[in-house]
Amino acid sequence: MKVASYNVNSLRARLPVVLQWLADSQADVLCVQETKVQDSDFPTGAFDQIGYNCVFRGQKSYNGVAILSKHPIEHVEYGLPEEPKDQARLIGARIAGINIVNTYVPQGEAPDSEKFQYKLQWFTRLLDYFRRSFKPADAVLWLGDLNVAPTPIDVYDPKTLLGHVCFHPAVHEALSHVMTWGFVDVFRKHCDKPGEYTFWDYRMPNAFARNLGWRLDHVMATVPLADKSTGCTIAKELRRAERPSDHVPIVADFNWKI
DNA sequence: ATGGTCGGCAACCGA
Repeated sequence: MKVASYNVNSLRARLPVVLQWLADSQADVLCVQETKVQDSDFPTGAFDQIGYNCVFRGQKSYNGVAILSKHPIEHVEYGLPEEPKDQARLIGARIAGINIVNTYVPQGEAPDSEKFQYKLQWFTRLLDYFRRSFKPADAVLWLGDLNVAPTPIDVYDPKTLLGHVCFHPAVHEALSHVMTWGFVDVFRKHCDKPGEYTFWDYRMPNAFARNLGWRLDHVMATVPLADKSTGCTIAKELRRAERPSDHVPIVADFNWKI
């Protein structure tokens, strides 16, 4: 079972890249974020043609999440349960007996902004959602653009970047609380190398060539599922595609019968 | 070296 997460930065702009990558990788499930497309305009036909089911929740211009799957998608849920609703940041479903939660965590703008408080609260609300919905002994996969680089080896310059909204003590604390509920960082189970990133800022000159990046996209699994993971890789080659996203996919393999 | 990112969407906003 191959499961991946990819912040596409507009699904319609990235459609050729996504379709080609699915054909090449034969991923069973792809969770996408920042689809930037309203539900009425979602390109379902393109995925139908290559044998992928899709569920999605989007809005105009910003945010938007979707799950693409070769296998039937069951028990679909949209958004965190309570107010304030932002349904276009979370989509959950069950596929082949695995509970998949795909999130686009708020970026947080600046540490002194309202949006940063909202980001911190979002993690708290997500933890409540996990507590209410599942047990740590269940097969749960939490994937997405979490907008957190968890440790100093996950950013290109930890000294300078400390305090950034994606590399901030309060955010590390917030992520840690959710992880403590029962998640394993599947990438770090398989690789302890520094400098393995999933995001390089468009605005930074030659960021990819200089590897000035961040590891913001994650596959987190509960212990019973993490025990069955056989590998986790970052599809860096997609950053060299024509019209690449600023993010690349992270891909995890599980020894899991479908 | 006097420029230097994308995408959505129609003027700027968000990342």
